[in-house]
Amino acid sequence: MTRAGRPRGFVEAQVIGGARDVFWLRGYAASSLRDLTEATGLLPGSIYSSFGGKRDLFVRTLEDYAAGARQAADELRAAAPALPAIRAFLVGAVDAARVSPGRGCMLGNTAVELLPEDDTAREIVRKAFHDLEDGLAAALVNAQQDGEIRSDLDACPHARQLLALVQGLHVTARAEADPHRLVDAVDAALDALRPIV
Amino acid sequence: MTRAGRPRGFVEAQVIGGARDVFWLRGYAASSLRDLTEATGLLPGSIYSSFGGKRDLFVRTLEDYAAGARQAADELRAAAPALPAIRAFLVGAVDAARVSPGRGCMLGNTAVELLPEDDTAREIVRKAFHDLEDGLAAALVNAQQDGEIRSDLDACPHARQLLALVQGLHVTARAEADPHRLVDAVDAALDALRPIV
DNA sequence: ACTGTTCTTGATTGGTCGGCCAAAAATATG
DNA sequence: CATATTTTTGGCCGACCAATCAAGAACAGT
Repeated sequence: MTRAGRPRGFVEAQVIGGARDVFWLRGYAASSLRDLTEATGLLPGSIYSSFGGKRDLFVRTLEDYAAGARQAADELRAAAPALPAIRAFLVGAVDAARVSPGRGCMLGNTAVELLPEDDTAREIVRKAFHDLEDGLAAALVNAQQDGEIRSDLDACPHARQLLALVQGLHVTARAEADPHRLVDAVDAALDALRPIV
Repeated sequence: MTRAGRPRGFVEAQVIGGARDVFWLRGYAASSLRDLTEATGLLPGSIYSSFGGKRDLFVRTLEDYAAGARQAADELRAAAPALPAIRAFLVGAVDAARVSPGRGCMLGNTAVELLPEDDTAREIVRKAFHDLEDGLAAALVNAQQDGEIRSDLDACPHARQLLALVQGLHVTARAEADPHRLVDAVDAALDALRPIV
């Protein structure tokens, strides 16, 4: 086996990361090849020959982001105590809007921008949402076992509620200047789950 | 004062409505002037001379949509009994995703697509979100007075929670095939507010 | 019928887009 | 060094975009 040829001048993970930040901030359609070349250091020809074009590069970055979401779900599942971890996950959406305005969650952004017509992206987002929902459900069960929340509640639908809540926080945070109001909303949602004293 | 001149060949409300449906479905950037001419019956020149261009037409449609949201908020405020009206408002997001896939809420869509850089749109969305939040808070107070939900909860942060929840439902519904799972999430959120028997 | 005004028409314009390609550059191997 | 292989380079292409504008059309008033 000959192993000849010019070596690649880039680290793939860095290119994916740079492109992901562009798509994350601007969305798919509004990200031009020029934006991508500036963010990755690659020229259009290299993007085309190495990844197959803008669309394929986007799918790669979305998969990269979804892998991060799965990791967050695993951390939720393993966290102890569970309730503070759930709260940190929700408040994280509010903090992200403050630290990095205009980005939100790339899964939700993709769902809003191009999910009716794009089956590939839909499947990635659907699976990532399910991973997060499962992680939240496991954390809720752990919290129930530790007496942090009411044990008479069904964990699965509440996990779906919290997933929708965190996606909604990413959306409303874009128009809400005061982060405290959103943290209050998080605490309201979690207080309603606590046992009555 | 002379009132001469060729009469307009369109009804403004119909044009706004047609353009709103295009922007609602595709978003701002992905809506081409061609889409708009087909949906409104106007040609590019008329759009330009009558509304000032794509951007101004979008702002008009967004204001139209925001007016509908304010009306929904008023109906929430006046509804009796209040809790079923709140539930219907939330379930409406799930039903909308089933009946009209890929549209979601135009306020949330706009927030996700272009709010960092667009102050005009941000203000419209921010105000509409506040209207909805106020309507939800009033409905929650009414529900508390009627004993439908716990009276020890603070209505305002819970209204913000429900606003984020409904926006999140619009997002997650785009990737979730089964509406029942989302209705269960709505009921989970509302059950947690009910008084303990 | 004539004039002034307003609206509509549809082609044009300048610009940007994603995709593509041929040549140059950079390596490993013989 | 010579060759084969792979990557990079940077400009080019047709397509589409929003915006514009000059000419035509449809009215009210005189």
